[in-house]
Amino acid sequence: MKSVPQPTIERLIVYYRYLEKIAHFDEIEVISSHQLGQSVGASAAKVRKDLSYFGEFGCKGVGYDVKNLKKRLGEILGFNNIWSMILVGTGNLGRALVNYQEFVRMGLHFAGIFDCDLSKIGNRVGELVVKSNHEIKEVVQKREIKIAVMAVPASEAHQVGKSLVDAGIKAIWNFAPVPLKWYNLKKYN
Amino acid sequence: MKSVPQPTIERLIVYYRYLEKIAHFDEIEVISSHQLGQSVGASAAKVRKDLSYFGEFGCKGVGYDVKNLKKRLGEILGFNNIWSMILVGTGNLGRALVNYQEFVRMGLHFAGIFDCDLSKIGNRVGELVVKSNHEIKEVVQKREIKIAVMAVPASEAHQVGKSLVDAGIKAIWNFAPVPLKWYNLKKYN
DNA sequence: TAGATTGTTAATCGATTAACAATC
DNA sequence: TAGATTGTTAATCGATTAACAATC
Repeated sequence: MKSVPQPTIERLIVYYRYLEKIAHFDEIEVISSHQLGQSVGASAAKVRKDLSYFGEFGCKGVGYDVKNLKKRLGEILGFNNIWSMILVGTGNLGRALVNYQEFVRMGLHFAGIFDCDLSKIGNRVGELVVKSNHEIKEVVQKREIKIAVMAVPASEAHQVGKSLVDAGIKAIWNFAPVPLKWYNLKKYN
Repeated sequence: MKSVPQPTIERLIVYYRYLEKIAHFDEIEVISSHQLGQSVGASAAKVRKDLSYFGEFGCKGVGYDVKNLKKRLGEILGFNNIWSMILVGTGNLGRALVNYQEFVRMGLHFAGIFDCDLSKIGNRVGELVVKSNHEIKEVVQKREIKIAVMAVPASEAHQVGKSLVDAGIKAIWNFAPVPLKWYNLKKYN
């Protein structure tokens, strides 16, 4: 039982989204690793390798059945279930995330929201009331929550992240700003 | 002139933020690679290796001068200048980012905001008016903008990203939700 | 000086890519 | 069958880690 590389997991999500997007078009029933890779910016070999960690989903000489692959990836990623998450940080960004449609599409919803700022505790955001960060562990364990969304200042991200893992959180979605790719930055001399 | 690994760049930002946080405390004048790494979740070797791509900033047997290292990292990352960025995507998330204090702290501000949704074009967000995605290239080139923030639906991220690079953007900050780390996901069999 | 810590090299680890047998 | 494409292996590439000489 070898663990799956983190980049693979992230790409699986990207593949899933693309398949979701094209599954509506009935004329596209089958997609090759080359086409899928091309569409999301990965090589065909990478697509096949990524999928191979979880089983065999394709048909040699043919490709992958779009609807089936979408379903299987959804199962692997847990997007077919409804998952509860918590939100930590209820600033501008955090409050926007409570209403973020991307999460809804993935079957994710917020079961609790937290802040360390006393002036925010007790406020309402949508249907939820902001609780103190100190209550995170209790809520996570009682409700068996596995996923957390972080929207705290970057300087607090590491510390909050550690406490989330300590509370039993298995996946953290981080919205502290980190650049996707800083192109062309070369070694100075 | 070898290029610097992407993970190194991302950690440099994390180091910078930590140094910024502790630079206010006058009693902390010097920090070792071990202490800095410990504080942000990296090994001492990683810290030293990361810094070594850009020069020699420390003092053997002593460590790194906090204020100096912060200044040097700020120069490398360009945080000492004011940078103009554009925002693509003016949904809940995008609008929240316009007022996001994290950007201000890094010397970043928005010089233009864009959306592909006709019903949003012409709307005001703060002091800015939403323009069409079709105008991105023109604005980027005229104002020599290097940085873009993406807050579009995940399904559009790849496509928008490509057009940004095509327009001349050098760094993209992506706010489409991708998990930082999906812990403990093991190979299925 | 003795202890501490850097900067750098070489070894290790892990992810990506290329190539190809299997097979639809 | 011939062409296409998978799943997998082995080779390559790149990042991390360990170790240590240099030196404050």
